Amino acid sequence: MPELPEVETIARTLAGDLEGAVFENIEVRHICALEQPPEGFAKRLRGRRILSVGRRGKLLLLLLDGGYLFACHLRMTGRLYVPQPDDTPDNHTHLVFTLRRPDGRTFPLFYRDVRKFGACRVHTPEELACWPFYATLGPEPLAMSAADLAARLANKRGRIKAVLLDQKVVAGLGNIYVDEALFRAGIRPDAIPASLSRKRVARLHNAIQEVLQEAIAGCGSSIRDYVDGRGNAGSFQNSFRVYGRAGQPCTVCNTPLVKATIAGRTTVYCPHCQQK
DNA sequence: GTGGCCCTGTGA
DNA sequence: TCACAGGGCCAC
Repeated sequence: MPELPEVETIARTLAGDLEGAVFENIEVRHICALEQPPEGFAKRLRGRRILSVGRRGKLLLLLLDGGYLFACHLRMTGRLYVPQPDDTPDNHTHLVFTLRRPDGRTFPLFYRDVRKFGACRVHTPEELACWPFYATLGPEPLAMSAADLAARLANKRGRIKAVLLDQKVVAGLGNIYVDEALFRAGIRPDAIPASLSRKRVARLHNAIQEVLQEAIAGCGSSIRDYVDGRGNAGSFQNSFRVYGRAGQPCTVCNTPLVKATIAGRTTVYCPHCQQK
């Protein structure tokens, strides 16, 4: 579900509530939500203060005192949020945390995941570095230069869409924003990276940064499940130019947008505006 | 590389 | 009833 803009929005909206708060209680209602034994998970969290809330790629990260890191990958339907008073845990609420603010008041934090693909873990930095997914994450797209991107694409086989979805190449892009960035860059999703001119890679780099920044400004995209750290939906789904618009006219040239499958994912593009 | 799989819900 | 869904991993 959440790609970089959604995770960034979750981190920003959680920060105000979570930073400075202490994990007082951890209720594990379903162990599917954990990548490690529940006892160790709870033991490591209990009594620990949250220093900051951030992310790396699509991974949500809470920096804790004692050098521990709470890492949460929401995958497709995961949510980590501070519930409204009338929101009670249901069958999909797998973790219920109780946090204590510096002023002594307590509040709940829910981890909910309908499809159970997501998971949380608490690690030391050394342990985190041993986690292959984390250790091999590519650069942050918003902190990457056009030359960085060009260098990363230079010797890649396969189609550009599949390459951009690879978190080892760039961290944080998913199905929505790859399609949107390729449209803005005028590049067909089945183009071969090595065949792209320097100029077109620069245009792609610009398109990636532009679409991610706009999506963050819009607080992410809510198709069905995504909500931020306070349970609110995003708005960038209203600005999609290709994602979910197969068969509809291109916003630029009116040509009907085409649907294809690339890297096992539904892909939408304009056969006129986007070229190999 | 591609396809299947993990899992549940939704909409055609 | 079936196809499909913001992801990532593993076996062909």
